[in-house]
Amino acid sequence: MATIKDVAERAGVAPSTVSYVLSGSRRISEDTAKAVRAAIAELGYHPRASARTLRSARSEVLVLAVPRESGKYRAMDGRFAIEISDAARGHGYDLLMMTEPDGVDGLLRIARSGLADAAVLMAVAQADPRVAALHELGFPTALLGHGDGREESGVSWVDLDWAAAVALAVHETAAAGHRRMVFWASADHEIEARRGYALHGLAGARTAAAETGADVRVQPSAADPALLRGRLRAALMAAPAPTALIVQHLIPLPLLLAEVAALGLRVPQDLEIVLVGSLPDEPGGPALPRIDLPVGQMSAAVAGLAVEAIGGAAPRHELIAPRMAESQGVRPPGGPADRPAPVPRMETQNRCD
Amino acid sequence: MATIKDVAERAGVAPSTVSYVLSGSRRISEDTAKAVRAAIAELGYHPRASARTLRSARSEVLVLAVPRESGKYRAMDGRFAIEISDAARGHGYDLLMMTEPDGVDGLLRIARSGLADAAVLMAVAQADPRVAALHELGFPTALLGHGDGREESGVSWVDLDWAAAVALAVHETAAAGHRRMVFWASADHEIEARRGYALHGLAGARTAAAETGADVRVQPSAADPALLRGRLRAALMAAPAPTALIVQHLIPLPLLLAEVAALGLRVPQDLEIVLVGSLPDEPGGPALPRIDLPVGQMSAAVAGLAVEAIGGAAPRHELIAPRMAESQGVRPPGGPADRPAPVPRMETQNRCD
DNA sequence: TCGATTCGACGAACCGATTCGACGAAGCGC
DNA sequence: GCGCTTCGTCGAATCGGTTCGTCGAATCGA
Repeated sequence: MATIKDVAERAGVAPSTVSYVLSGSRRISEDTAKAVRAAIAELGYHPRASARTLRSARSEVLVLAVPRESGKYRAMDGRFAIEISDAARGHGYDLLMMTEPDGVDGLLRIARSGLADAAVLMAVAQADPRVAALHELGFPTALLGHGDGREESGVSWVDLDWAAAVALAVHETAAAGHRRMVFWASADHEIEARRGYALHGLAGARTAAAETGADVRVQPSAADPALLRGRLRAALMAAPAPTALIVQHLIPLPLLLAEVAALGLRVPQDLEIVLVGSLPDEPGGPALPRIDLPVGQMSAAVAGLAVEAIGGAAPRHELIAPRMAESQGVRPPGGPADRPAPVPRMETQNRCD
Repeated sequence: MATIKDVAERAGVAPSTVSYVLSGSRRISEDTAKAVRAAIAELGYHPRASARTLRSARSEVLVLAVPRESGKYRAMDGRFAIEISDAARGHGYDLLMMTEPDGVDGLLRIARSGLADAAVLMAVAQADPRVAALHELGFPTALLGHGDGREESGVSWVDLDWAAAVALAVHETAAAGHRRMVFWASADHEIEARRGYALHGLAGARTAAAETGADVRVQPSAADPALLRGRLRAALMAAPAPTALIVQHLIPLPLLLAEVAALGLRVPQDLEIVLVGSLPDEPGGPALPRIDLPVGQMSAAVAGLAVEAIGGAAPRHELIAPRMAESQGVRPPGGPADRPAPVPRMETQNRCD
């Protein structure tokens, strides 16, 4: 493996000159620069990251804390990881994955070893111990999600406004004429873990219920399919029957849809279903009214905030306003007057693999 | 930030002694070791990764090349990334994500900078340029997937035996009494990119067709939903009508199922559906006969092979034999005699969130 | 023509660990 | 009591870059 010394020798210059040609931090004559570049190309030279990092105290790496709860996997997490990696590269940073179950130890290890310059935390919870630990270390951090906004005032974050998103869904549903609806919230374990999106979603449902005067029954989801099925059945069969189901916990959506079908309920005539926080380009999902999770926007933002934090910028907070996807609005109780729809149609997507 | 020198000073020893206490590569008296450990704890010392790497030429990092085709996103990629990260940590390695669209440049940059000690490549294709480039560099590499097995003889890989998997599906389907079936292969662009799984799946279908004498029509899938729908409709409506559909391209599965329903076909009486491979998190997917993709096993294996390769071990190849999932066998044409099943039941999963 | 300024390149210190050779003290046999 | 080995520790070289101070040569104005 060629070193900067080899390049310098071949080009007939000092190692420092090679370094200056590469970094551009001092003027070097065009002739010399050309010779150096030729030597670099001939030797296939690439600077050793460790040497550069050792001297400059910059690794050009971000570490991403991926949530990992006992074997559970959320499709969103992988998607975010990939998009954040793309965004980080756009800033000249590589992305290291940190998937240790309890992220605190792993993050401290990475932070104190200097392997990364900043951390990006996913699935932030209220009073998240990772935030406190990194803050104590003075380690640049950006959060994907937020808790109650107080303990994170010293740290940058970006989040979909989940409270507003659920509230928007309730308002739109009420505006379409629905008076009784079920809000299918995050799962028990997410609420217990005090994940920001779970708590904010619940708060948004309560606020919007009060504002619209609609009858909104809040029902947490469950990880266990049997339990989930039982709760859903109870919620939908209650009298008077709800005419709309607003779903934040999307992972078991196929199961929800199947159960709705098994109960003999037609969508949307007997029951309208509104999704909150769906991935924007899932091929072949049913064409339901929904509020998309802006994965690309959030990923780009959080990577940018992490890079800013490395530069010592003051913390910033981005709360993204929810928007209804344009493809499909909430349909009134009894379904649209113009066409029967016994089977939900599948929509087209340009991003399906 | 404390350095090894600070620790040495506080403990009243030489820096080298601290290093030996940490690495254990020389005997140090228990008294001295205790003093050093105390100093480390008091100062919150952690060795700088860059200094260690510079000296030892080992970064303890693997780089994972995640396939990235022009904005397309495959749900399984994130799942594999997370599981491989877990497996790598089990060997003491961290995982760096490489998501640049054309992986070759990015991989070479990481490899030559010494940021990682080995590479793991996903979605390997026949004559994959990444394999050749890394091999030329002498960079330790392990592949998830394989091409035709010739050009990769110098590199370790692990793969599900896709040919055997599809063949098994055809055999089981034929054994259940089906004589006419459609094999729904990988999408056009995957076949054009000569991805190993796509080509091997096609080969397995042809072999098994000859072996069983069944009428197996091979139909590649498509990324475009309209195109896909048209092909599916043509394949299912052809005379004589097929009684089974074997699906390798699972990503648009909801769309496939909806189209089958829209054609008025009942599963399994009119059309049995057999799945080859898995989706990342499908709690509540329909209980169809399937051959699972062993994600955990493959991830652990590929991480292990990469670590082995760093140690200079000879390349090894693991071809995993396919197994039918136990939950549900292939049902005969006309459906099971004992019970009608107008709506496919949803199955339970222990891995659902 | 001479002193002041600018330009381009060099040399050496430095970042923080690892690791090898060396060395003093203690333990051993005779 | 003397030489030899063993044990525990130290000091210094080393990995490969970056960066600051310096210095000779060229350029400039008076």
